[in-house]
Amino acid sequence: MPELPEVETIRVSLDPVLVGRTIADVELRAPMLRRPLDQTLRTALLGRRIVGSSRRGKYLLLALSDGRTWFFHMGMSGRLRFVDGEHLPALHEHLLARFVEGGTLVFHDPRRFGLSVVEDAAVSKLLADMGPEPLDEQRFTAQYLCSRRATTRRSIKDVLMDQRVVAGLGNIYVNEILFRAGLRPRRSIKRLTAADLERVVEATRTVIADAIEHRGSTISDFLDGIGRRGGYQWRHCVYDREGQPCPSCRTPIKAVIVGQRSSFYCPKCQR
DNA sequence: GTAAACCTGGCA
DNA sequence: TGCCAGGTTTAC
Repeated sequence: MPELPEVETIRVSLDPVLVGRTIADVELRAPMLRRPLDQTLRTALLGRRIVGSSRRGKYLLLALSDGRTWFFHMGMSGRLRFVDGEHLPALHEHLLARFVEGGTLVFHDPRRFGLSVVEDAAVSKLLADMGPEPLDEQRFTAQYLCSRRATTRRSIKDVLMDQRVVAGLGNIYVNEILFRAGLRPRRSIKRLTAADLERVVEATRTVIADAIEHRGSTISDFLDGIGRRGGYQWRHCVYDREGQPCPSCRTPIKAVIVGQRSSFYCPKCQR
């Protein structure tokens, strides 16, 4: 669910309802996700006002009135939602922040691979080491990808999934990007031409911008910050479509494993 | 590099 | 019953 377009969709939907609200109460219902949900977190949040929102890669960042930052990562199954009025906690709702002005921010995460933490050194380091945003036309370029390929013999899919190379891409979108670029996921980045890399960059921008515009992909359970489904799943060309016809040439889509993850491609359109 | 780990739910 | 899942980290 939560790759860059889904996290951005959550952010855009939450920003207008969260900014300006002050945290009155924090209810923690699990001892930890990827980081402890403890008294330190509660203390950091109580009495703070949310003054802004931003995103870096797959991380959602809420700016607090004391200058610190509240980080969220959705992992595989995390959902962040604002609920108006009274809210009684349900199964897998691990963190609830209630506001002075009313309403509750609810972090729901069945698989508990997510993260919610204030001003964490390890997270700051991850963000500092993160590659450019895919929509940053100055930094994410074919020349940049070319400069990264000298050091590695990895597949183009592995490289695009690496958050240190480019921020926010995951399994769904890398599959879709490589379809648009006409490249098989197992191709070694070393053997790609400058023209190939140009197509990868172009495809990345197109797919990510389009996915944000359609408010992300709802495969099974993604919802935005106010409970709406995304629409980009209807535009997937290859992801999870093994055996179905390629939208371009009707050849059946193939599935292979690359870097431990399911990968899908059209054997005719992608070389 | 690759495998296994974290955890739950859904589906064949 | 067993396998798979949008992610990341840790250990061979």
